[in-house]
Amino acid sequence: MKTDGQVTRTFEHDGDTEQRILDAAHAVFLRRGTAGARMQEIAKEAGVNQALLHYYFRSKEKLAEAVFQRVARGFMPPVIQVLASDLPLEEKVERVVELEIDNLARSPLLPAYLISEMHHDPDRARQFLQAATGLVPEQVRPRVFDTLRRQIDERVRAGTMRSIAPEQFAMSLLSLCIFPFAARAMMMLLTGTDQKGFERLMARRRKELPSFFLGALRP
Amino acid sequence: MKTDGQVTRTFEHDGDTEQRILDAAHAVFLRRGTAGARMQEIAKEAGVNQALLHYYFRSKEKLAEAVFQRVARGFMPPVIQVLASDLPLEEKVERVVELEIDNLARSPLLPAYLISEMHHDPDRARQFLQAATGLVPEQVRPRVFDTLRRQIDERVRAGTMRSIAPEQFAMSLLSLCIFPFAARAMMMLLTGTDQKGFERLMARRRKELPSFFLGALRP
DNA sequence: GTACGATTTAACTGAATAGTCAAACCGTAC
DNA sequence: GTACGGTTTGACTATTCAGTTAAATCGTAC
Repeated sequence: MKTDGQVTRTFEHDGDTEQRILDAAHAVFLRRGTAGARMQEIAKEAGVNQALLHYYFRSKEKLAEAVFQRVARGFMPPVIQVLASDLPLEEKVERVVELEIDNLARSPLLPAYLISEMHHDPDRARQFLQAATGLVPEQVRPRVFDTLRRQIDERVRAGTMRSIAPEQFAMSLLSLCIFPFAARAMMMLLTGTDQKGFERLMARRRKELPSFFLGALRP
Repeated sequence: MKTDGQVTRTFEHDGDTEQRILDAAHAVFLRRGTAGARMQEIAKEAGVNQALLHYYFRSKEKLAEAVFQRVARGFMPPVIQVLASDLPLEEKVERVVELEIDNLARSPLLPAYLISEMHHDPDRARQFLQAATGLVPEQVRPRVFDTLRRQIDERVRAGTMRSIAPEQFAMSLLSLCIFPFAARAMMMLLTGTDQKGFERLMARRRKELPSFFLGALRP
């Protein structure tokens, strides 16, 4: 049987196999989706026998879950943390935009994968938030929205911001950052850009979005 | 062999079978994705033998394409038309928001399906635009962006709008409308709403988005 | 009512695919 | 070097699934 990390490291043949499998699975699941991915293809990409996949992760389902959790953990926590933090609103917006766009520029397939997964298996949404924050959704919600609401109310009372529900605030901010990557293929075709052109478009967006978004909230 | 619409209508047993199959396929492909859908399930949902699917649509791939085209045709044309029209900018924004949100409120699974499809088969993006508009992307692009650019420039010169690239304009507008539906599962969990609550959230959004978006463009 | 062609079905086929198993391998401990 | 336990493999199995086929059905025209 497989041993834990500590012991495994003792004999380590040529790099951690389990990790190589997970990396390969990550790549394949992201490009094909869970249903479209083949264990064969993952094995080939990892350079191992197909039976090894089952040795390390009992089933395709389990492997898919491991990949999903890993992806979720790498994606959400920073954003949630920033949103729930006590940073001034303006800085929050700026940080979220930069975090998201930098993150997604590095792995542009992520949003479509996540959207697709959570769409086909509604349970994944809960898994996602939980893996991402270590908290159940019921705990995440007040942390994010209560702070936001308080900050927005302050500004509104001071007359420096127009009123907006914190849910709409968060939804719009995330939409503006994530959607262009989720609908990447469409956007590239519509704007007539290639890989490089799309990256330029997103770099520009990273600069302009904060003032666009905050501009919308001026009274 | 199957006959064309004209002749088929002559004997029509209990409602057009081909249509029933297409409806069932539509439903199943949308909830499972193309790779996850099973011909068996579609047949069952249509209340017919599995062989009939192959009788009317040679293969799963052909059936998937038929569904995709049908979905695309019902989704994009109005939006593209509005964007490319000569309506004043403010009205364009309002119309796009209303069109999109009304449309998506009726079929909330659509965005995730389209994103997923175009993600896994890059060819679909081209098919999509083409089916949606009857034009190749090269023809759609100038129609949309040239008009937008002209309108934006006018406002900028008049000092009533801050400058923005038409690509970013369109991208942001679509993001704000579509993303909440694409990431619906996530949004519902994060905001702690059920089906009904989500609908209310979107109804509110429909009202607020135009002024939010236009507000962002004030100088 | 008989014949005909379009439609529909039950039963089948073959390929793809997730998952299993027993044997080979390999590094370490003795 | 021999034994041992974790690791890896090739060959296999069972199942799921798209697609086929031949026969049954059904409405229409004669």
